[in-house]
Amino acid sequence: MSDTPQGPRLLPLLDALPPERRDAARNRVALLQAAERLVDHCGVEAVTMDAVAAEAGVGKGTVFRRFESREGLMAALLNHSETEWQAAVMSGPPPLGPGADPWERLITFGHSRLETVLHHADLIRAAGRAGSRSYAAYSFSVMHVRYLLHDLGVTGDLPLLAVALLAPLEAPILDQQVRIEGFDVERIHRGWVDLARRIVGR
Amino acid sequence: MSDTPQGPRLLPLLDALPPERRDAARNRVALLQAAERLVDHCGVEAVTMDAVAAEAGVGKGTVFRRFESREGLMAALLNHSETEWQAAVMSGPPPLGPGADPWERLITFGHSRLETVLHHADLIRAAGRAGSRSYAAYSFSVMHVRYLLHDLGVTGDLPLLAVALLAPLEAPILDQQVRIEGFDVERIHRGWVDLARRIVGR
DNA sequence: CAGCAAAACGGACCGTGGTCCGTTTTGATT
DNA sequence: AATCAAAACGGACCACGGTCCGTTTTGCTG
Repeated sequence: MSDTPQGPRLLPLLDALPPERRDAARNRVALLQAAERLVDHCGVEAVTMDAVAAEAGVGKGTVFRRFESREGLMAALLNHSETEWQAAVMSGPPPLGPGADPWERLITFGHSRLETVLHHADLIRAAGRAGSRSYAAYSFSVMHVRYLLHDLGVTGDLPLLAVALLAPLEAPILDQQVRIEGFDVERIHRGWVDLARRIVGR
Repeated sequence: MSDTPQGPRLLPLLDALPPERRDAARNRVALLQAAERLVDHCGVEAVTMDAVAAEAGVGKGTVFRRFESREGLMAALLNHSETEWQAAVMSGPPPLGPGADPWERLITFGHSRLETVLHHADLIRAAGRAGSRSYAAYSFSVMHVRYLLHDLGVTGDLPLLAVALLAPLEAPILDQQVRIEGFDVERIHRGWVDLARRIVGR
């Protein structure tokens, strides 16, 4: 909710680009708050661009200028929770955060990601390409898993192996398995651990 | 292009539900042909419901009655090529079709799937949920891989392992890797073979 | 062939995402 | 304080997906 226009920047590193005008900043937070209010009041479906504009008391054009598109707005919304999660992974308590051994961290990571994705499934879907992919969550996760695999002494094309581990946790696949085929979440998690075991080579 | 209203039915098995009226059938093929013409003439983007209706010389309502939605129409379009591919896998020449040993079939399958998905990337994307998932391609692929894994003597939760093998070949992931991160297709394939090796345990 | 009910047709109509451009706000400069 | 250019604003406007309902076609039945 306090993102800068350029998205989450964990190390601010004094931006070179011109700052935001005050009205622009004011409207950004008004819009995000309005959108959030709409989301957990009427569901993601109800978050219509006109509705958000009205709820925030601004013109429709403003919404698009700030967030590019509906997907962009959804991505911004997603970013809020994603950033918290990211912080938990990078600097929270073990075994998700640093401190535990890499294998335990990996398993915990998988479980946590699974839950998070399922929890935000509809928001992720609404965010489309602007969401998990091309942005925060995705590249961060790849980086993190890649790092854990390295720590575990895995050899091979690490970026690709990381993606292989992450792909079955993507929203569309999970959606299909849980909502349509009715798989138990617990079973999916066990399956993922098995996959990790095979990839890591234990 | 010659799909029945219920989609591809490889064994016709004398449908119990009432047949299609002649005008309906005529319009279905007219619409599919019109859509196909538009696709490879102006690209998927240009396939607007109004445009298809106009091109086929029917009313817009008819398009929706036949295909439910734009995604449904795209899925129907996809189905054409998917069905051919499916046939090649099930009864074409080895090593993709039956005859080769399971490992070789699996590798060939991966390669073929990779190419196919990339080739139809935009159509798949336009088909959304109605496309690969919940339909022909997806469940067929899972089934096939599951079967090959079984043949290879792999033990464990086979449906889940099959999904793990298929997930990295899904369109959004491939799109990201190839179009955005600029990975070489050859590299992705090598990575997939490595993944298969680890899962199968060679 | 006439009559009829069911099914299909077609296009007017609506909501929503997205664009455009004339008007207003902001903040730097004198 | 007065001025001004850059940036932001807002809402009219457009295109496209999707629905609805009065009209037409189909193919049965007598």
